[in-house]
Amino acid sequence: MSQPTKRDRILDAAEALFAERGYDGVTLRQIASEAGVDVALASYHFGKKLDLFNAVFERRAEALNRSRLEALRNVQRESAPAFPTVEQIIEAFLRPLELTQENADPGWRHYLALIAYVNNSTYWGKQMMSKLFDDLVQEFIAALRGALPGASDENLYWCYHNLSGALTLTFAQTERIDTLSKGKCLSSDFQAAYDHMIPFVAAGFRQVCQKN
Amino acid sequence: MSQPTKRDRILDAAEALFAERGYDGVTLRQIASEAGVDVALASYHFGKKLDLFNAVFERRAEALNRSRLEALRNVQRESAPAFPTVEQIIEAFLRPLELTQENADPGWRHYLALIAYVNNSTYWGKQMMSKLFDDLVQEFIAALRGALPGASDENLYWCYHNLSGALTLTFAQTERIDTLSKGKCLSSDFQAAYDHMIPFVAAGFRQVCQKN
DNA sequence: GTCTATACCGTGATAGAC
DNA sequence: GTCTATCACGGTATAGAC
Repeated sequence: MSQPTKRDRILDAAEALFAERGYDGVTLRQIASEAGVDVALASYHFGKKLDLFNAVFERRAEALNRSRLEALRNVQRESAPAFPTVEQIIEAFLRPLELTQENADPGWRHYLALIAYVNNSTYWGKQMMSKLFDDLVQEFIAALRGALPGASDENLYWCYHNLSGALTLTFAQTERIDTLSKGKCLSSDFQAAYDHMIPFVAAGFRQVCQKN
Repeated sequence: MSQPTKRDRILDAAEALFAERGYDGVTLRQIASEAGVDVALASYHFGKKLDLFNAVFERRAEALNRSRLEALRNVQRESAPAFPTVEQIIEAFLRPLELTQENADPGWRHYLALIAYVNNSTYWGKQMMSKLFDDLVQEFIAALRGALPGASDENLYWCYHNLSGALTLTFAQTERIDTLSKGKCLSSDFQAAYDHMIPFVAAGFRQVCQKN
């Protein structure tokens, strides 16, 4: 278990800072300072500021997609030859994210907050999210199509949109729910968030997609 | 129907630009240029950049809260002495936002995108959203408590959290769903978004809050 | 009171020297 | 890999025109 390289420290610092303040709210000097390296080293390793931003965003995407796809394949295998239920599919979409909580590495938390920033950004949202996550999302939509026979694409995609919004607001950990609920709910409690989100979203999908 | 004042043009330009690029992604010079005024005029009217940001965010909040509260009072009056249903309450929360679509003023659209930016921001989210919208949200939660007897606060607030996330992602109009659905859904189509969101969210509330 | 022109000075990203 | 220089751009203050 060796020290992370300077290159990794730059990525970690950039991840945390971009997640909190957004792309434009952070300077390369802040990132370098946080990482304990010289300003120019970021340029040396990653080129332009935008390239560093993309590198941060892409770093954990593959691992995230892999664990989610694996979770989906698992429930599909378990339920075969029948299709998995809506709950099982949503569960497979969300539960792998809990690893980010138990894991000692706080970088995952920052990464999820960064996804929240990007997903809800008029400017970044479309291109960055689609490029990294649409293939995986289509896998889950396909699975949901199996669990909800006769559902129209339009209904499925709007339902996924609702799921995506609820999920990424959770990622952002704004602590607004802490205030609103007078401490009864904590935005740091992903476990509670998912426990409530899974039945909520599953019921929503059923209601909208099983109108027949 | 006279021309808007320069002061209003600054607010309009700031609203549009902040919504698209966030607080740090916009310069006062861009705002002034977009508004067709001198840079210093923004400082003259609003003081610091942060004060302008707050002025933009607060400008339409009261009108928005008022129309939503009015819609809530209407369904409460219509259903009295019984409580309005979950659907009616969610409807009252969402439908007033459609005005922003029919309305010729594109500023409302930008304003909603700005709410999306703020609500999902780790940095801005808590304070700015709570200050302007928590009182209204508590009114709606109280109404939902009537429609869902026995629901715990914890369940109600997490359900509202899911609603809030789905709604603000819609506000952001990122066009991601356009790509994902291959054009079958359009993020500019608020009407379709709400048509799918209302039954989705209402079913979610019932599922989570009526477990008994 | 409303508005413009301009100046100030810190800070930013980036390139090039070492 | 690191240090330094460059040069444009940022927010903001001020002076004065209308």
